Amino acid sequence: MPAPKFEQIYKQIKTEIETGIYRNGDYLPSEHSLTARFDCTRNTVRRALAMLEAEGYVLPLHGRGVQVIYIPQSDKSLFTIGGIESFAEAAERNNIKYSTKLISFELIKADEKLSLQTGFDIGEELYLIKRLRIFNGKAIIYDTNMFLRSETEGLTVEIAKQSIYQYLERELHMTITTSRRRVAAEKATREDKRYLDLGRADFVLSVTGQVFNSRGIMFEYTQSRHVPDRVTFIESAVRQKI
Amino acid sequence: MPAPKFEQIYKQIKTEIETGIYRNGDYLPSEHSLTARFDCTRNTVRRALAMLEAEGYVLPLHGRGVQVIYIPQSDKSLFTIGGIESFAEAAERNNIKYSTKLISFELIKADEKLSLQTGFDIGEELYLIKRLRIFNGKAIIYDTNMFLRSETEGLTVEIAKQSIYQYLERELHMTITTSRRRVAAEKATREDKRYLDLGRADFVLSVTGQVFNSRGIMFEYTQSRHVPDRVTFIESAVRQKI
DNA sequence: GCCGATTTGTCCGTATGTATC
DNA sequence: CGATACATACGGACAAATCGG
Repeated sequence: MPAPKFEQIYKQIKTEIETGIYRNGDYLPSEHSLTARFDCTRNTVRRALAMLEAEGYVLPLHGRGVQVIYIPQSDKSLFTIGGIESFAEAAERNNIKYSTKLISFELIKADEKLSLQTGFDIGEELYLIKRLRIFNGKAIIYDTNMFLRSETEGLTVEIAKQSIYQYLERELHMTITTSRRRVAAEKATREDKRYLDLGRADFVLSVTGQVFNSRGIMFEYTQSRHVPDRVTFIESAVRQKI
Repeated sequence: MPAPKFEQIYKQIKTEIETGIYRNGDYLPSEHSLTARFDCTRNTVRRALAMLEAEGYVLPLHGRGVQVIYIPQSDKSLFTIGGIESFAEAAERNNIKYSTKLISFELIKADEKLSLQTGFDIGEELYLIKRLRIFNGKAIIYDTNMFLRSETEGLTVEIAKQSIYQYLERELHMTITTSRRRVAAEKATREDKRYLDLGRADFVLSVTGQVFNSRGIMFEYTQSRHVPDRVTFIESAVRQKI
């Protein structure tokens, strides 16, 4: 089963924008000619363009054409978060070497307070895993993950020391489909100060999220506490027409 | 010209989810029956559902149905940022009274450094406007806006004291279409400390963004520095199928 | 395990409207 | 005004996943 056509087109055009074949301010070829180029209908081309629009690569202008608004970012921060990525994937994309230190690995039950915070049902068994992410000898991310036991059976300390997502995807054949993220700046806790290399900062950038699998079950609640100035969080938004 | 059909459907279903007619874990009626209900084709229904998916309200499950994954957030923070909103709109949505204090209003020219930071061309004339947002007597947001003069002619101190977006949309008939945002936690500067009611915190949540109008011109660069713990930034993401 | 009904996923082709040039 | 380009919407075909009998 090959990748869907609209996705191939999306990736192709995205690559052409990123490599500078189409530059900021340029217009893409018209939908009509893209239709000819990719041998498909306008609907399919438009779907690919909609994805590029959602990611802030292009801006369709009624009656004129589809303008490229991609400005390559000279990003100084270590991490760029956007979309769904595991830590390992982000590190790879950012071309960074890292190591992971397992702080703790427990099996707990969700009480009422935790249920309210995370969205897990009361009484559910959860793996509570805390890990430290280390770059160049500096601890810059403190991850707390809670996995629904019933969906992630077989999780071990050994796996937690490596990549949990790799285990879920390759061994359990789980597909991660969607997540919701919240970003907030928070005062550093005692735990943060103990584990993270905060330097003179006494605050962290906290990213929490719920992750769903392809069966529609929320199987993970995650909180990442980042040393500030090392992370940027990027989104692009399209204004609702009123 | 009425609102497009797919948008009406999107809003209707969204409201029904938010008011609890469909609850977390429920399945929406099938696309087929929604087609009947809204008297349109499946394509149109699917477009509305795609919007709800992108916002993290629902999760379509192949062969099963469209599951609601909306968990009402008991949000303690004052502001919830997501999508494109002016400050005034966000305040209204969050049902909050506020006032604005104009700090400065200048006309400047973009130099090389500023050009690199903002994306404006070197030599462009910009309105540089700094404003303070105040709630219940506390200054919690420090806004710095740069508007391209050629696109926002007629901007005055008086307008800056009110809502600039209202002026742009109602008077200049400008349409804001898309924006890209970056979120980062940063150490408070002397300016932050001077103007913001930071309490014991010595850091801010910085949100920067570029805003485009419907002619494809980036006419605004904006930076908002928020008192932490008052803001949450929410996004939902859908994982790329690999 | 198979089969058929249901449901979502992809894609096609077409028609009409609207903005720009 | 006509040509071009994007926007919305219709209707239909087939594929793929799920579920119940």
